[in-house]
Amino acid sequence: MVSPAVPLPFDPIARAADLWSTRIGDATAMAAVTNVMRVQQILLRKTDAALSGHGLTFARYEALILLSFARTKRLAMSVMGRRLQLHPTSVTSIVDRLETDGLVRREPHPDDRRATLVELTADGDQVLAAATTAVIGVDFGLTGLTPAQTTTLTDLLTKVRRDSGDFCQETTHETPQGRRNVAHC
Amino acid sequence: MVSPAVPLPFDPIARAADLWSTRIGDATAMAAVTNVMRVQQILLRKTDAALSGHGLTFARYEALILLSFARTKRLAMSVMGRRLQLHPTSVTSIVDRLETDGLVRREPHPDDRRATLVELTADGDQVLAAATTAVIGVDFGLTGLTPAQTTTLTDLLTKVRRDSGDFCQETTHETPQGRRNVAHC
DNA sequence: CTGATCTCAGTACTACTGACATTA
DNA sequence: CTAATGTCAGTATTACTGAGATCA
Repeated sequence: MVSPAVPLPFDPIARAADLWSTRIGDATAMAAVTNVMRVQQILLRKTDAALSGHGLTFARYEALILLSFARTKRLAMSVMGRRLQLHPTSVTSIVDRLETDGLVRREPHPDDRRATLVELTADGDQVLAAATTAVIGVDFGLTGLTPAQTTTLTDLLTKVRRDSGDFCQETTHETPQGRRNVAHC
Repeated sequence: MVSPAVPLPFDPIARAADLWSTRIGDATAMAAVTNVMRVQQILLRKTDAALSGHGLTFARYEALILLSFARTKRLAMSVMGRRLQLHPTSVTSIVDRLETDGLVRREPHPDDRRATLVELTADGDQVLAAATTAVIGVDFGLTGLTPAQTTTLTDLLTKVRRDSGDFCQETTHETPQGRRNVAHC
């Protein structure tokens, strides 16, 4: 068993932050980072539990979602890697597994013979729908926050990602041809 | 290389949330969970980069910190597992590695012959100090937030953990003997 | 030729299952 | 006897390095 029968009677992160601030210094960043690590572990555990019945992990589920959002239900491996922030070899591994399970299909890219397209299959579409129901059923594992607080959480984490270079700023400009989004990298 | 030469010109999570809300439904929880996953990946990458020069991972660093905070610089394996929310076999693995590197030492528990105490060595103490400098130097990888926003982030994530049963509520009661913290599980 | 795309082999790390010996 | 503590063997994932084939 992973979790003890009885949870700790105190917050271990808050206690560590207390000791940190008296012995080392400012514990603000340390406490936030440790919280992110721990909450990610909790959320991954819950989502994987909801998805395991469908033969999926959160990583593979994300890949399926990404494909289902594509207009033609297909994307190049390289695009998937960039969107999901995955290492090229991780994309290969995840697509391998999805293909073995018949949820996606590899096809040669018509224009670029270096590239490989990954296409969602009908089976993949069905499994994805069932998996989505399962994961929504447990609120993606996220409990304890109001919708407003959840949005605040998203905003704060988005700031961290933007400042970490995860993506560029996007600004809307007015041009004679209409609105245009310009990225500042 | 992991990260592309040029970051995406848009926020992939925000775009996925947009598509999700038009095709599936409320994307509030989905967006927050995906953000936690991605930020954790970013923070782990940055902290591990800062720690790798010292032969540590974030998990091993956390274990050393925990030991250094103990009054006698030693804790039972089981206590470490509960505090760090680690699987028993993960504790064994992490302590194995730390012991191989001479940063901790295993010792029999004086009172409970089933248990094993793990003690921080002088070497471990030195490595920990250097590693802490390194990890503080990069702000634990957390950038883009003001101290107040960082605190808000901690508060929100702490709510999630509390509601997920990660730890119990702690309430301070006044008793004839003074204040007493009581846990409600 | 340079650089992008994808795969393969191999390593490191962590989570988890199941089994097992020891001991409270 | 029941339950807790640690360890071991083995499996599954994902991240990453380095090399190499293919092709824009």
